[in-house]
Amino acid sequence: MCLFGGVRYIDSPCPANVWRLDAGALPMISSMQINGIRLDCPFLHSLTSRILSRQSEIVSLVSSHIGAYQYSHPSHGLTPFSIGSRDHLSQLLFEHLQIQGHGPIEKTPTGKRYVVSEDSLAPFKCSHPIVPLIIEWHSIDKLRTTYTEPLPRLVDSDSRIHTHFNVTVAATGRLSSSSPNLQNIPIRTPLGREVRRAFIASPGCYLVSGDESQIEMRWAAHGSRDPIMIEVFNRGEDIHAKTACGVFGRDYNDVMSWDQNSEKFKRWKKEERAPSKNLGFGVLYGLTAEGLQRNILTESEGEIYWPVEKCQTFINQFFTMYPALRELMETQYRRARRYGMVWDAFGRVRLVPEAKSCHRKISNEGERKAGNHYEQSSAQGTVKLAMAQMSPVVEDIAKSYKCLSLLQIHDQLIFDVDKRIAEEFSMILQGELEHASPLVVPTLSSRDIAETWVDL
DNA sequence: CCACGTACACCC
DNA sequence: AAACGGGTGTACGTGG
Repeated sequence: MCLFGGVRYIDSPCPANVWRLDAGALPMISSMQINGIRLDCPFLHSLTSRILSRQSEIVSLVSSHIGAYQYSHPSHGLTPFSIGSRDHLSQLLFEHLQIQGHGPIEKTPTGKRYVVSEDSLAPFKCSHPIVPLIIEWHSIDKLRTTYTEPLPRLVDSDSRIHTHFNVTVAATGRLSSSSPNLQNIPIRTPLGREVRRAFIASPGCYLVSGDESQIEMRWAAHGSRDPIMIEVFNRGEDIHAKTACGVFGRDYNDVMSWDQNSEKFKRWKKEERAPSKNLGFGVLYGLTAEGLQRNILTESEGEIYWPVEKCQTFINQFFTMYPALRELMETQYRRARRYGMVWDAFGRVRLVPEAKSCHRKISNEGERKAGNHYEQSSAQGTVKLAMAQMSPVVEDIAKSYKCLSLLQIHDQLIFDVDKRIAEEFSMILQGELEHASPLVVPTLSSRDIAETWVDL
């Protein structure tokens, strides 16, 4: 079976095939770097101002609570308290104020001080009024110093911002983006998401995006030929909902018949589907029972405690449900131990020499890297094929309309397209994403059209 | 002043 | 006993 540019599926290391695959995507990668994406700088400046005034407000609130407290430096004596310093926070909260909460007080791996990350402080939110303020200060400080302040400084004379896509950095063949990194623009929190409002289409254009849906899971289904996974995707069912039903003993069709707006359904989604979704990702990443426990603990802000045994059972049930997936992963572990390498569906090799180590900790690390390579690397292959297919389409449309390739964010492609042709373009894009590399299951993708990135 | 490691936070 | 895959950027602290 031959795909675009002579690329084929091959279950053995094949650098020549990978070379063809990567070469096909390069023209579009190059265009993306040259084109750049238009940035609304005044908007980012206003975000910066909002953040700065809230930060100074928080600093005065905190000072009013801690009075004359000063940080006691190990060698420099008393120094003014700085809210940005983790050392200062550790001493203030856990030594000076000695706050207590319903969670453990952890030390950093080096044992130098207590952990003051947002995750670790969450169980102490109610212990002292300054704790939530400190968490808020740090979260908005991140947005300001990483996004709202630096980005406007990097635009060209057309107000466009150009990233570098590195093609030889990620071991799985993914692209990485730097100077600036446009693959980690915030989306999770409402304020963070606002940063996306600054990425806008050219005049007379829309941003058009195409998104591979569940592409790593579909590759897992393809590579393992797991009958249940294949059935789920063939029927167009929700894989995470299906997992939840299998693990918690419910009937899929029964759950799906519930009113989606009912409290019952929302509770099921939160308590059973969400953990199952985490489980699905986690399993692909070589999840351990302890890792899952930690994940659930932090995600519930210390409210839900699952014993390790329960987590292990939860993981085992996942593999009981999808037995062929376990076999695929064990094949990868075996290859990693035996050959010190694994490969994806296109023959892209990932070296994991540490998997051969006789130290369990080291070899487990190697196996975890190996375990995810097939899915992540093959998924990236799919997107690169779609980029290769789209290149001439973009070139052709660009003869009559404005049409620019902008960004690749792992399973998503973003373009800047004349409004008159955006709808048609998005249909073509969706088609290419869905048919660039056919699997034993359908490869669905979504498409979207909007004025700004936040609305995509 | 610079270089580096650590801790943390953001993304898929 | 046990840190779940792949990335980049920032601030802080230390040491040259």
